[in-house]
Amino acid sequence: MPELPEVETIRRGLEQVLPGRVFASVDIYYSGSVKIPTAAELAAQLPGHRIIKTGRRGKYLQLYLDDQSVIIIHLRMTGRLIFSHTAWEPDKHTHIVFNFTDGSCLAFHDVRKFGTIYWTAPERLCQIKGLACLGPEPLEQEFCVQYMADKLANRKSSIKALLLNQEFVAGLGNIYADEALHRAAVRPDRPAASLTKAEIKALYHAVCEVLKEAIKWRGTTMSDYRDANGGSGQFQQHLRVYRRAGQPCQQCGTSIERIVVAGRGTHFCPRCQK
DNA sequence: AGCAGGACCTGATGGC
DNA sequence: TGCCATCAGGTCCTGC
Repeated sequence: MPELPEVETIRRGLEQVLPGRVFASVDIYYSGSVKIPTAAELAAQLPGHRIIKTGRRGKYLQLYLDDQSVIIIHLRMTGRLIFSHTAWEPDKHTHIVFNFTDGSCLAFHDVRKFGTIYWTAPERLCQIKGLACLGPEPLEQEFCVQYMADKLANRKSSIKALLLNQEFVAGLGNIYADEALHRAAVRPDRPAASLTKAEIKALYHAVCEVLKEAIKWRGTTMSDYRDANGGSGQFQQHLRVYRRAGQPCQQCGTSIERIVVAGRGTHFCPRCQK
């Protein structure tokens, strides 16, 4: 599932190939992927526009165009963006293909059809609720130990639920929430307000470290995720708890457990994580 | 207000 | 073998 490291890896791949390219046409195979404007309006009005640069905010990918407008793409669970120097042969899960004037294209492919595409002027980005309400980027200054301490105070929800809340911090999903909690030695079902100052500090560093390492390894491929060139990530080889239920904790040998927290499959070491 | 749970989707998996 | 039920997960929406 594309979380921050996966989306950042895709963005870096697209940054190598998209800036300067001009849209020639848009093929729509599933119009439901386009939320703003309509798919038909996108196809009618996008041709002629040039891509200036790429960006990312949380799990949202951004393509900035020459008229200041921006295309926002959220891949949700199974979405893929694949760049091709030649025409794309669509399959049953290809929903949108952006064709460029030089014959290259960008294909949006999504087995579960949850992924979403928006195209709007910057002053209207507030229409996209998830983006408008997004919390700080975890690898930027605004996200720090003091910010976490302030947000955790008096919170009755579990610490895992808070890590998954995009208004608290942008870009964490189920994999990296579990991995960060293991590295910080904190049980995922602990009430957020119960964490000590030392645990908050450990969790802050764990979140930053796990994201940086995952970006270094080009993300985690469990099944669907691919980068902009169709390549897999490698961080799945470095996961310590996610989907490792029944296997020994690499730190203490205790069997990793799986429980449900905040409605999500949650993996942790019952001995290391207090 | 703040949180839990369902809906949205489809493919993979497991039980009988 | 085949069929059905269940599960996976990010975000929006509803309801408590």
